[in-house]
Amino acid sequence: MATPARDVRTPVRPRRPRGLRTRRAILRRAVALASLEGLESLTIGRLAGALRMSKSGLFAHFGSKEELQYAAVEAAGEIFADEVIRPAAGLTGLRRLRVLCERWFRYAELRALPGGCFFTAASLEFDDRPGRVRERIVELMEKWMLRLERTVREAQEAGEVERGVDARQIAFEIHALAMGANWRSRLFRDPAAFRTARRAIFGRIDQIATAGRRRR
Amino acid sequence: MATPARDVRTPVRPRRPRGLRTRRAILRRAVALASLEGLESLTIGRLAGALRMSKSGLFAHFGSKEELQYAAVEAAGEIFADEVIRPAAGLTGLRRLRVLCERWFRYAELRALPGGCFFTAASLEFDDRPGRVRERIVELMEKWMLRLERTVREAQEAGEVERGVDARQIAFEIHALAMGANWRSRLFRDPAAFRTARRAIFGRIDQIATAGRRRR
DNA sequence: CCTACCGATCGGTAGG
DNA sequence: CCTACCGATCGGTAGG
Repeated sequence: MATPARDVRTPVRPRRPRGLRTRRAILRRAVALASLEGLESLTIGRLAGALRMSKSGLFAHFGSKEELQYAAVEAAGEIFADEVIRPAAGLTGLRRLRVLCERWFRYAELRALPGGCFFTAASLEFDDRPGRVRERIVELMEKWMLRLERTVREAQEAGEVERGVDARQIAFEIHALAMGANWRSRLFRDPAAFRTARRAIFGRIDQIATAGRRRR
Repeated sequence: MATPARDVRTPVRPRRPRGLRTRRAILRRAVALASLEGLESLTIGRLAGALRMSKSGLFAHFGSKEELQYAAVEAAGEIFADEVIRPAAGLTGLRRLRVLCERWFRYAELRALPGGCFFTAASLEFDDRPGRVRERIVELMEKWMLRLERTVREAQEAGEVERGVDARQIAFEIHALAMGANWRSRLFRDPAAFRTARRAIFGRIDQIATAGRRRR
């Protein structure tokens, strides 16, 4: 099959295709809105209005509301990876665990999204709604929990964490305390929420560390 | 002003007025549905359908959707009081703290509502929606957090908890770990969630207790 | 990417 | 407590 010859006026390195740029702009706004109002309250009409597009123009990018929600979860996962996972990529052991936690706090403290942690809200909103959106949220949260657990276990194998510690248990505790910070911060508009949660989490990490406490 | 004479056939102890009984039946169903799908997704039409009533018949009890939501929060608060607060009413100190926690777990483990803890879901759903419903959720959650805090402080004054412990900090940690159990249980359908959270919470209480650990 | 439209459902009202 | 209805908005489609 012959491919059609390129028009000479087409730039050699083509700009990102228009459709993709629009799609990304839509999703950025969708994730921000969903962090505030929830994934289900994010209606196509209001999202289109906020972007000054027609409903059908926006709709054409996704084909269904469920696909829009799914794509928003995926986009939120990318933000989470950029803000939390990747900054800890080169590290290991307890240092890595502490950086993951600290980056999570930065991510949740209004720096990334206006409504706080997207997944805290979305996973409680969708925990009883069957479908692809829920399944994708479950996958991403499972990955995050396993990442925490694995990091604790690696620190343990490196001798930084006491032998008897249950890595899965610690992963649960860290995540629960982090979500609790998001909850208290958003519900009570309490700026002390993240300070309290940092104390709890870093205190817990110090407890399980070998060679006494307060080592950093 | 003369009150009209009672009809002789009216029973001496009058049955609960019909309207009130219907209202309670509506709210029981509303709280159950809201625990599953959220307070906002609870529409008047579907709630009426589930109760085999007309929309307007149901609507007449509340006057607006916001009033229905407010009344549902109030009804959920009553369930919470019955299931969690009152069983610990006669107790003090660490015993009281442990019973409050254990009753919370029983309340959240599907015993009271099909969707788990109503307030965990509702407080994250409404944390960014202004209005009376949010304000009432805030009040009830504040009351609960202060109750936990006060209980820790009383245990401290009774010498059951170490002097240096920050009661407010412990209240936060307990509540965060409990919410985490609800989150993990609902999202992953993980029956181990509550066992893990119990370990975390009762372990933490043992840590702050005077006279060594494992005292019960 | 748009205008113009669909049937269904939303919260809420009139009138009984 | 009901039937019958309102305008607005929902997700989605036709056709360009």
